[in-house]
Amino acid sequence: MKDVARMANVSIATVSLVINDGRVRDTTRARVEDAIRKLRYIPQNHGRGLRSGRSHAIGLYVMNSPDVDDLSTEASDFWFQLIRGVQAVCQQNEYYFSFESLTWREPERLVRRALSRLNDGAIIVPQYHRHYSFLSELESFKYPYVMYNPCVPVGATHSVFAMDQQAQRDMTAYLIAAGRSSIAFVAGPPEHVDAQNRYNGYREAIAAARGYPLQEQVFWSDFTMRGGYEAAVTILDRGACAPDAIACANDYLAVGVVHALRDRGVRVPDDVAVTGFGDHDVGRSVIPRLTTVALPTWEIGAALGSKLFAQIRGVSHPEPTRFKLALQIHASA
Amino acid sequence: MKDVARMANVSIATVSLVINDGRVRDTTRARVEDAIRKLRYIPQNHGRGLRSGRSHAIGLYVMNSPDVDDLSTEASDFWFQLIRGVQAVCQQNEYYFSFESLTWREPERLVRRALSRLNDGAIIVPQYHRHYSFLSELESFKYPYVMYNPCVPVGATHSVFAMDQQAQRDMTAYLIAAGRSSIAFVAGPPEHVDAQNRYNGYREAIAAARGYPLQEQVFWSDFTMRGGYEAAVTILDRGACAPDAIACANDYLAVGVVHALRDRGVRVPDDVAVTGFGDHDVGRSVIPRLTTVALPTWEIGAALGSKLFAQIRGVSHPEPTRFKLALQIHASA
DNA sequence: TCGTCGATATGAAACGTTTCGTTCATTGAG
DNA sequence: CTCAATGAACGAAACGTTTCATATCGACGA
Repeated sequence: MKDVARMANVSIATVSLVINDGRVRDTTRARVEDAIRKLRYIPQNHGRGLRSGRSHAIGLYVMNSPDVDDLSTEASDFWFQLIRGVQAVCQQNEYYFSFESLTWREPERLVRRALSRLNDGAIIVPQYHRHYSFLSELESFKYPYVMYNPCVPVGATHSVFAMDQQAQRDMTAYLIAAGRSSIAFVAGPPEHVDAQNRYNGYREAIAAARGYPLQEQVFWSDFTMRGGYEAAVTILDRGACAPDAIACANDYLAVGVVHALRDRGVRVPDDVAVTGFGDHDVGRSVIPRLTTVALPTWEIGAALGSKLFAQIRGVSHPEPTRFKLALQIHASA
Repeated sequence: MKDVARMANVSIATVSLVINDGRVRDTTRARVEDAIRKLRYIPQNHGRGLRSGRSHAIGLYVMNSPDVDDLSTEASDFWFQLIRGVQAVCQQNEYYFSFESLTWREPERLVRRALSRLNDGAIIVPQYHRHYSFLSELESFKYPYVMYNPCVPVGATHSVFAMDQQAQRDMTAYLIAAGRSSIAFVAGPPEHVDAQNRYNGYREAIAAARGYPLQEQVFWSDFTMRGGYEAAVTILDRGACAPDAIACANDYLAVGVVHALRDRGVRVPDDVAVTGFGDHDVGRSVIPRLTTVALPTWEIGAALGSKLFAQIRGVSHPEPTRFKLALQIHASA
């Protein structure tokens, strides 16, 4: 920077003004920009950050399972699209992006990142129902953050919701309307936030179906194909009162279910209808193609990003953003 | 930091020593650590970086298609696992991780990141055959970087290879050995690095099969299910000399092919064998389950990370790391 | 002509660390 | 008792920016 200043015959303060769109005479600006180009000068991140207190970076933090940082490998679709959505917004704002997955045992890592000014704000994706005490810490020093599907009221004013519950209710209602009279539900991990919401949606629909002799049949599983396969085997082996529809809490479970049914000679959807959730690639490759719920993951990421930037800029977005999810009806149900 | 020093009755220099494991008397260290804890002191990233010249962060850069930053949405599996692998190594080394996808038109973005000391090194994943002039720029100021499947000799001493070519050769040879006598190949985008390698593997195997009346039948496509579907339709519509095997450059193509064949009443694998590449979830959900090549994506990411850290630390790893890829034989071939 | 104002440019003081060279105290050998 | 050597702590100078208060200059109205 000193070199640039010397070459352009100005002070370093002026160089700084040129870089940051300050008020500079056109001829001077041209001279400085010339020098910058000639010397291939690029501002040093750390000097800038030290002085201005801003890092021009945000982080996406996944609060993972309580013990291990495992981020179910069968959810690449979701995570990657989410990342891409956030990234797109970062690019627009000339912000830098980073991604980290944390165990619930170490939320202080997030606090450390914040306190060390590694980034100017955080997008937090909680995965399991746990205590959120670290949030109040963040708030205590006014750190900008945004949450996806938060399961606590805290910070709810800066959050983005996908309406999983309503979508699963709609899907179940759709099965009922299609004449299915015994609908089982293969649920995700019990403490998982989204799994909870979808389960609640299923329950609501069953409860609301007055006049039908429906009852809940819930099988807790783990969001994997293998889990779905095993759940379906369990359901079939029960013998009595076999369901004529199986709703699943995500697409992977549903694909596993379809395979199990096929292996047992049960026809889909003639004997049993199957539905998934998420509209991931995996459901598009199964035959019959999976009826599912479209999750606009990229858009969710973008919404999270925009909301965070608004907050960083001091503009408040009081209302939480809600995404209504649409059913994707295909051959499997 | 000043506060910590005051509370512990030492100079800030001593506090710094404590933080960086310098030589400090045990009693002093204890006093300082106490103060740090009491004041909840956390070192400021920018101050540290400014003085030391290190950012304690690395970046993963994907050099994308020439025009748009589209990162084929049907490759989440690959990208996300790669990211996770790199991340794991970063965590071990207490380094921060970030991910960015660049258009080929803007490699200077990567150079900017490097020059601005935003991170201490880069993992570069080239996707298309293009000029690599920016690499020499990086080298000119000794910036540590590592490449995955580089398609130029430059910097080859710091690279990780997946042996795509050999794997596709093996797979094709396997089909020949299984008695298939007319083997078509659905290739990926013509300029795509991995697509090239796999195509070359196919060619080699065909050429090496002396004594068999084999000839190349190549159909260029785009790595998507839809592309695979359309390629298969083209192949079937050609009428004469229908192949009895279709090898595909990735799993998505293969799934598309399987669907097209099924729609036309062609049996897999009885009439036509189908193989994929990558061992992604999508191939596990199709029936019959896809014969494919396992790509140890997580491990590749980890290898890239380790290699980069070695370089950052000044330890040189002269030999490129090579991953041999194993065939996963299943029902589809 | 004088005083004021606006537009530009500048000097210097931060920002929070690390690190180099130095000081001070303690110990052990001669 | 002296001197050298070792270990522990310190003071101060960087690192590369931004920003605030100030200085310069020309133009303009009174």
